Amino acid sequence: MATTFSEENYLKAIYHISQKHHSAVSTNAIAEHIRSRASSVTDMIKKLAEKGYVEHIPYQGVQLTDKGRTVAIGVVRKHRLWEVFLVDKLNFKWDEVHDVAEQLEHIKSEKLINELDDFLGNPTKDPHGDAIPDREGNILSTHDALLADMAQGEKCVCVGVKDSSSEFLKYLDKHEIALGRKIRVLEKESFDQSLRIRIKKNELVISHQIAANLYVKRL
Amino acid sequence: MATTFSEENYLKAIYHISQKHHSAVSTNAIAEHIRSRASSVTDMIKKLAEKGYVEHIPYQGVQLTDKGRTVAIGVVRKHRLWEVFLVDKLNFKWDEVHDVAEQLEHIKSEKLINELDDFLGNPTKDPHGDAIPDREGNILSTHDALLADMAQGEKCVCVGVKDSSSEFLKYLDKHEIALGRKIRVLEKESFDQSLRIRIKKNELVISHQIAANLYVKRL
DNA sequence: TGTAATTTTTAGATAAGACTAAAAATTGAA
DNA sequence: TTCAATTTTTAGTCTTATCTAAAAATTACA
Repeated sequence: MATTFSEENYLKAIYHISQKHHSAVSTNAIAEHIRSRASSVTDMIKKLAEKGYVEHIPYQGVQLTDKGRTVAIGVVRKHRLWEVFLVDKLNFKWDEVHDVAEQLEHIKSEKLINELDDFLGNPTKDPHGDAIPDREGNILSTHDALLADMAQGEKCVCVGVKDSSSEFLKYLDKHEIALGRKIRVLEKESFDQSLRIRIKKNELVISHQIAANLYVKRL
Repeated sequence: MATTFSEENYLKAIYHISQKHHSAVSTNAIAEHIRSRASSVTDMIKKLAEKGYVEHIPYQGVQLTDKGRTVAIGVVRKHRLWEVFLVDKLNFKWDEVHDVAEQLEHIKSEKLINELDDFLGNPTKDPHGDAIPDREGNILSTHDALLADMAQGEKCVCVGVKDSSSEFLKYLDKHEIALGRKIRVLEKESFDQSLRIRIKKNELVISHQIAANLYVKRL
């Protein structure tokens, strides 16, 4: 039973949403995530449940079965490996990869994705700092801290982005905030939670909204 | 007006068939090539004609318009570049690439395919010796000779395969016949057109069917 | 606790792309 | 040139994945 593009997109959406909310995933949440209508989601859920990819309790939400999670993680693995390929080998910027990776993630070939993995040197993070599942589906769930969690005076290094929208990534590029870059929190404004930081010898003021979307590791 | 996978497959089929037969392409020929039914082909032809990709005279066949040919050549370009990628970078054998390339050829991104082209060193031939169109759609139509056309005593070098089925390619591998390899025709059996050849210091007898599917260049 | 708001599901429609079966057009052979 | 064989097209059905509108179930709160 090969999965269709659409089934894979639903399974991936359910996976991502359940990673955030740690409970059964609602029909509406899926519809919003996938930009479709609740009625369409209900139909697809029924189909996925029949095929054994999800368990569904009407009006309660869905959960992935092991079989469903395997498919979802496989798609995530492919998406992120292709992103690495695009950035490392084909000169894409980190804000340009998403749409193409959305297409490439559905290509079906075990050999292809495992050879690609080796070709890229078995990377563990994609260009946005998200963990790449290995070929057994294991994925390191490092619960990173957010820059917004840092106290005044603390030092940290950027390890990932929570929001990987093109707009946010371009903001980061513009201010030369890149993964691997060290940051010191010089001041935390209690009124609006904005931060004055030092990065690359420069001082910069960033809003809470920015700081709450940047994963860091304390140093 | 983005083309669908299915539209692209039809346009590619029409392109390949018209390359062989140099005349309008019949409904049945397309159906056979694409392994579908004539009625399905009629429907799709109607749609492609409405969109301006083909010209169709009922009961006479179809021809690609410039617009249709551009799309078809674009798909062929993508197919062949991905094949090079698979063989050169991901350790695929030349008989393993077809199914995956059939999927990859439909990925939509100008930047992707042109960067891939550069990354691969702008190859002009795919692993089977077929010419790769450049980004303007130009394609060298070198009408190669077939091994079957060689006279006794002639020397030549393998440059391509006419049949790129997995079975034929495996046969060639088994007998160590690869592109770039030099061949001397030692004897031509007039009864069944079979050839005794020398390749890589070894002697080998091959049938006419084999020789008629191997493109060579005279030396 | 009962009604209003929200969420989810059902019902029915649509579009793409495939199919079968049958009709129509063309070709070809006696 | 006429009738049979072949090819192509039409007509109608099916599946997948959407949608809108309406009904049903759940939840929330006054």
